[in-house]
Amino acid sequence: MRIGELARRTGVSERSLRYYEEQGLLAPARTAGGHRDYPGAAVDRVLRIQELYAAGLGSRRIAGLLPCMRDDDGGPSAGATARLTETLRAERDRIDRSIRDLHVSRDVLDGVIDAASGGPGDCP
Amino acid sequence: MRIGELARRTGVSERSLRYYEEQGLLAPARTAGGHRDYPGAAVDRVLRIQELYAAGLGSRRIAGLLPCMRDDDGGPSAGATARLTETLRAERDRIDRSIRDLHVSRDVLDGVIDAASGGPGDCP
DNA sequence: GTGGGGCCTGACACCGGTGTGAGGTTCAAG
DNA sequence: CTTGAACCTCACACCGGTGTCAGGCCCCAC
Repeated sequence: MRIGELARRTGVSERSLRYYEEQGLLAPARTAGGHRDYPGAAVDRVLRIQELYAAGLGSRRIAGLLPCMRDDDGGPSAGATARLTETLRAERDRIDRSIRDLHVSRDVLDGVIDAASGGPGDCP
Repeated sequence: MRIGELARRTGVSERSLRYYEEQGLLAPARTAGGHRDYPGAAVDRVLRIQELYAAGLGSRRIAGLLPCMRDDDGGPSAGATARLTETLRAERDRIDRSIRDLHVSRDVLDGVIDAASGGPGDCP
């Protein structure tokens, strides 16, 4: 399928799809005229990429990870080495840390809210 | 005090202190020669700014918020209006949403890790 | 008055995914 | 063949707090 249809079916902009290719995440065939020609599996693959982006992984990490996953369900296309799983666990830890930091931030903000909401209302 | 001393006492770089001024978060006096001259309260104020940055607020929001807080303890310098507390609660909600998103991301990553860690180890 | 450390302004880089636009080519339907 | 939509590449901008450099001025102790 063409880039426009893929964009429509995934909700991802054409610009982003071209960027994914630039980053090595997609490798569509080309027509004689140079237009990108994606296989049907690209839809799942793009959704998977979005999932990983949403998890906070960067292009480089995703590029290293994708070859190890089936496009359709994200299952392992081959067993991962210890190094890969270690990387993933590190990402997981990073997310955990972010969550803890945000909890702290929320508490700070709660304190500010409590302090601010007492008075008579002079401050914009 | 001069910017160097303030930087040392807060652990914030001189660059950042100048940036805070640019954003309207600090307004130090100037010597005849143009050097910044901070009052002692600036130390607390800068720490407070850092606290709010850590909570994910941007300069603009902090600039709107600071006039409503005492420098030393962060208590209200005047009662906040409904609009301000509403803004703060919106920030709080934003953080909450981020936390929930990160939980989802972590679950996604856990799924990937589970799926990847089964096989014989072919994938880098 | 002079040396040297501290400070000044201004400017560019970074990160990384995305928006946007220019200017040109291809494709498919009429 | 023509037309118009879809597509191509290339390039710049954004966000926002911070690092860093260049070139020059201030301030204080000697």
